[in-house]
Amino acid sequence: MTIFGKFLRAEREKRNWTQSDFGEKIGLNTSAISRIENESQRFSKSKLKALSDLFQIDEQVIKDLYFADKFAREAFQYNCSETIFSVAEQNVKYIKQKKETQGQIEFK
Amino acid sequence: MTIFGKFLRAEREKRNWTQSDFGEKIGLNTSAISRIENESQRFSKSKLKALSDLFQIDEQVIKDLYFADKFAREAFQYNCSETIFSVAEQNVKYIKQKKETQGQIEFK
DNA sequence: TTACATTTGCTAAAAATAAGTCAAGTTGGC
DNA sequence: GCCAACTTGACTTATTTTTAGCAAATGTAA
Repeated sequence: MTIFGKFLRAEREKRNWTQSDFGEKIGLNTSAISRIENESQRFSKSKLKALSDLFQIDEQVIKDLYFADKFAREAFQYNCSETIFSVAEQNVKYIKQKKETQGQIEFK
Repeated sequence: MTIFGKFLRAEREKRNWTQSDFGEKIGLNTSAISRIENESQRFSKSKLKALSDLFQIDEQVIKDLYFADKFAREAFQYNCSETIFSVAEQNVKYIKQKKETQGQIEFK
């Protein structure tokens, strides 16, 4: 399951941790953990590294799950149309390519 | 061009407005407009409706451009992998479907 | 050079995020 | 029934990020 909260819950349960075990390790109380697992609160971006250390899961994987979830929620909340993610993908390509050609000397 | 700043600039120029003309209409000064057009500042979400009225462009279109841009920038900034948007798309589907089945009476 | 347009450095103000508190529930064993 | 684990509501507070105005700098065209 790629939903971030479900992912967290699954990983926590794999390790047989209660929410308060997990909360202690990551620095949150049980209300927060519960809300995060149930997707009514977001996990904090600044704790992603700590999470990847704690779970021993590659940070890129964690980050991708986190942002895919964030974007999905936002797109849903604001009723974006279905094309939005392919447009976003194009935009990333554009930005990357722009970044690359930047810094090159421009001749007029 | 689907990049939001470029889109704004193009629409403004179509109408032969200076940044300060546009700024006056939408409630921002030229600094803000400049930064928004150059993508070093984001257009404010709360002004999207006003923008759609001003440009006479369907709000859905404006919103989609806005969020596609936002997501792309964020994905780029945090170096998300390329798969992220298809995962996000799946997640939206999941959320929608979950929302639908919610509220239905559950029999055990 | 003058005038208008645009960009940028600095910064206060505003907004978004993050997370705690505390109380009042549920849920699922045993 | 009891207990521990979990959920949820209704806040409040703290922190971080972002916005956008001002003024100064730069660009640009006549």
